[in-house]
Amino acid sequence: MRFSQLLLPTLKEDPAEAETISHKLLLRGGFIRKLTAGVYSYLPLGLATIRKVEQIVRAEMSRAGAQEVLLPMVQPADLWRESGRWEKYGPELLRFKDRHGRESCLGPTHEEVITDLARMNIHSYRSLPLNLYQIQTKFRDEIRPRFGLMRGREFIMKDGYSFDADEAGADATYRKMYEAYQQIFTRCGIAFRAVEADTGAIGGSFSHEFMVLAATGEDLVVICQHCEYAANLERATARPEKAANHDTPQPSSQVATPGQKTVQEVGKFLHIPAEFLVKTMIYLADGQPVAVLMRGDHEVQPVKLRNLLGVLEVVLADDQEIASLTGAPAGYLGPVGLKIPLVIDAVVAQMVNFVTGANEVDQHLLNVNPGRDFTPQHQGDIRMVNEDDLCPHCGGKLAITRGIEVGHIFKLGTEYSQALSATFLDQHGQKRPFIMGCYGIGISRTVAAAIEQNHDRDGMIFPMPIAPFQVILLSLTPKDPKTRVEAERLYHQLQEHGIEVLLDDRDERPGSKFKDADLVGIPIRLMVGKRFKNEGLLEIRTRTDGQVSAAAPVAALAMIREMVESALRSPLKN
RNA sequence: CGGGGCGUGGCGCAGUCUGGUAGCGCGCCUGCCUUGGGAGCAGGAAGUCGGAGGUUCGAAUCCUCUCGCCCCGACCA
Repeated sequence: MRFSQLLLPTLKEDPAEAETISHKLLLRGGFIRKLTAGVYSYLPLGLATIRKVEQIVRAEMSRAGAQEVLLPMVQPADLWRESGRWEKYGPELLRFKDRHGRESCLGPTHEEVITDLARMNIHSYRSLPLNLYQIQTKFRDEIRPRFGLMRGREFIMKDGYSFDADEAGADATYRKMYEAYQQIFTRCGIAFRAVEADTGAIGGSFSHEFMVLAATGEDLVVICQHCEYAANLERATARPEKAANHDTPQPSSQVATPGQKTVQEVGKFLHIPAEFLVKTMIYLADGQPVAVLMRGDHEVQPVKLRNLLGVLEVVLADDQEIASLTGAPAGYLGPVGLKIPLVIDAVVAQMVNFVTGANEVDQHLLNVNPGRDFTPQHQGDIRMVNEDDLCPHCGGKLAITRGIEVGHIFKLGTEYSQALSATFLDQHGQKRPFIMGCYGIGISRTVAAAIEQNHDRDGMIFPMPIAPFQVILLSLTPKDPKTRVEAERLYHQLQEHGIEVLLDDRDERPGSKFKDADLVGIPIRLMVGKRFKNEGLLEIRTRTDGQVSAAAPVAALAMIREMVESALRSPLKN
């Protein structure tokens, strides 16, 4: 491609609308342009990068045995009613009516459509397993789209769905996908971590998020500094700090704590450390009140609470609701005598003789004990891990870091196949629902994440495998016939060798060409200029480290071929 | 949805408080000149000041409504 003919509107200044690095650079580099909030056009360089990621995904999905399809974006409401998600999905699902008044939606994801496809066409265990994927534009009406390609409303996603006849097969498919994802992100040249997103109840871990570690990430990730353990903060667990307290339960008593409301205030007032206090919080779980007991210095992890209770939504009650449910204001709540269901964190269940509110203004209770003074209805790990906690696997130190979720794999089980009656006949002629899995990759987000991770003051720095071009060839003195002809010759020769090259043939001064070349992050810069005119030498500069080497044309070509090939060589086994 | 901010040539901004001929830098076009890190000179095109209504002799500026965009938040007793 010739720069002079390419739609590549680079900007000298940061656009006012962009805050994060990838957003600024994508706009400045002429990769994308915004149409409206969270909706972008991909210009040639942006699309080239997207395509690179897509091709890696296609190759690895194909190698893992998945087949590509393309599913409809417009979907009928009835299908979503069947799965129950027409009601559950919320305002993120963009709904509309067509000219006949039929209710429809834009697909934010495709479980319903794919399950329908399977139930209509797969009837026998002999057709299983089946693994299908597509690369498609999705629409989710996000509350707050932001950061350019990082969280758009419209975005490009690879989503895959698998159908297996039995659990063992489904687990094997899951493992295959896990490995394919490792391979994909490794090949994209970005540093990532596979993170447990769902452990626990069933035993194994059946959901992983693939996170690009970057300071601008929207998710918090807990990683162990010694072993491979990594988990989303929503799911992360910690090793219990110490053995249960074996003190003998003491008789409970009430104590006046005038004006002392927070854990800190009460602890200070009574000279008792926060870890001997238990705070009581009133939540509405799908509208039903529950009281949640948490150690004073711990915090509730709402997702864990939601899962423990098996509800869709938990919200904190407001002051008025608290008063009417407990008869006491926030700050003086406790489990003793409460009429609403009690949820107790696993840590609190082990505690003896702790302090709680008395459900009376300016009063707290000492030496409260579970079982004796109150009986919890629910018990489980509902606390948020913090940085002082220890790894549940190896006891190493945990760290909390930010990550960008670029992939997510999930074992669905029979949730959708049952809802939609998607069944097959097994060896014994028995009707059984498909065991499903789903596997997503945010293609456009992966590009943003790669930039967040790889950039410097001058612009983007693309890893070779996803760079829009492999080489940018600068014709620095285009008015000089000798260099111009050589630039043309190199341009064609590189192309003949299968190298993706962008020729900057513009009538611009060298400085502008250098700036643009740096900005768009093409890994190798080949320069033909005065040095060629005088000494017959070309210069090669690598974007990563700025190293410059000079060589005669033949040697330069060989060098470039070697650089490109070695950068593309798969770092993993084949 | 709550809070904050911003809409002025393609881009980045000043002008708004205190109403009186719409400005600057970059970019764009023409010519000259220049060519190794976003050159210089000369000339030029380009703006319904987001939109509607109002106040006024007069509105980018004041008032009302409205649309769009950006940021923060949407949990800790």
